[in-house]
Amino acid sequence: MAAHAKLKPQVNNRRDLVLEIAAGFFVRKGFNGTSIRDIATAAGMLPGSLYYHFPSKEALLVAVFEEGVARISAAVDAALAGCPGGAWDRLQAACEAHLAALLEGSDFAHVIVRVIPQDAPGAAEELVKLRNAYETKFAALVAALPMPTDANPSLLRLMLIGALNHVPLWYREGGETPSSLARRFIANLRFAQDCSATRKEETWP
Amino acid sequence: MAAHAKLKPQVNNRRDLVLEIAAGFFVRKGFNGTSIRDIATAAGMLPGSLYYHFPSKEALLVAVFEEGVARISAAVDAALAGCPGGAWDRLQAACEAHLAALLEGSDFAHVIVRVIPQDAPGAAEELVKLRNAYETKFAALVAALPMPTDANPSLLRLMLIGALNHVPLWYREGGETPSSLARRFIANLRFAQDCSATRKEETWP
DNA sequence: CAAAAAAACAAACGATTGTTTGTCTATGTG
DNA sequence: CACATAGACAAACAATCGTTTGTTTTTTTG
Repeated sequence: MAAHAKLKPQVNNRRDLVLEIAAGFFVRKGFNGTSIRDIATAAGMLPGSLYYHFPSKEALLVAVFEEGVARISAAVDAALAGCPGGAWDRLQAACEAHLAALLEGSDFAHVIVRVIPQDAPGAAEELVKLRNAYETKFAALVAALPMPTDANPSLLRLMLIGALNHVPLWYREGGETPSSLARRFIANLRFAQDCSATRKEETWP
Repeated sequence: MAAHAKLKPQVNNRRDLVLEIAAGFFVRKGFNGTSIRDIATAAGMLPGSLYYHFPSKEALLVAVFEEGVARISAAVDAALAGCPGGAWDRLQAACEAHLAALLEGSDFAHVIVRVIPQDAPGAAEELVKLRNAYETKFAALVAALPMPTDANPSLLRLMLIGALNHVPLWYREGGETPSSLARRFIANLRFAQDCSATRKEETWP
């Protein structure tokens, strides 16, 4: 690293603090239930000061979304890196990381599930793009599964993601861990595909 | 019925129109993304006039929720009435009715999935109560399933409801019908439980 | 240390929010 | 007809919204 390589790293700006606080509010009160003043006050600054860091409230949401997608993507990638197993094992590892990020990670990942594009029409297009970029990972993982020929891979993916993203609405700490929940979800689907494949092709080992 | 039995029936008030328009806005813009003026204008009246029918915006949401729960409950009950089949068949029929109500029915049923209690703190308790009253039906249907002893019925229910309620976020008309989707969802879970039970108890017929 | 850039303050802008109040007009009843 | 009630209008209320502007403070840099 050159001597003048301090292009961006620097010590943390207040910008990062604002992002984190905004994520918390967006998760707990929703995008339209959160005001610029809520965020500014919690960050110990005045409403107008936020506009030095972000040109608009929707741009702030996009920035939070980007960070959320980056974090949950990194968590899933890390889990997959140490998982040389079969296709089902890899999908399970991804689901465990996904759920852990949603329930135990920072609020960033949670935002991309709590806030939907319709909540911020001006940013909707970009939010969808970010979300899709992440979910592509799951499409690849599902595509690698051995499945009966009449099954619909993308439907299995949507079903799984729906079940996973619904968890934050009922999850209570102290019960089953996120990983345990993810494993159960996969188990509920895995045997189904195996059995179905068997019935179709009559090749049970 | 006595001669003066006109306690409530009457011809439809404008109240019903307001409820329907509110449901539409709540579904498309969210609760906090919808203003009293949005609803009033669409109903052809002035903002203040809504307060003759409903004491507050949150009370209006509760009324919409009640109608939504009533309608989707009726749809599921009707489907179950003509379904004397096994436990899995009955659960499938309920899911078909649930999904059809969400995707093809009025906006009322959709609201109870789109708006979450956190969006209206003052009404949260009541919204949760209404939602739970409905989901109890599914708990009963799942409890009737033949499942391996180590399986978690309520987890299966939550997984299924999560998958179903996620559909409105990606559903596009012209593809598979709501009923078809529900059947596929159930198929994905059904064989899983069957196979798992078999492995556990070694009693495959 | 001096100049420049970054970051926050202070104060307000117009617009919109949910809601209230008082008045008016239908409609049906005795 | 007289009258009561239902239902909507008209107008405003204080509060809060996202945002802008000009200035001041803090930090970095040459």
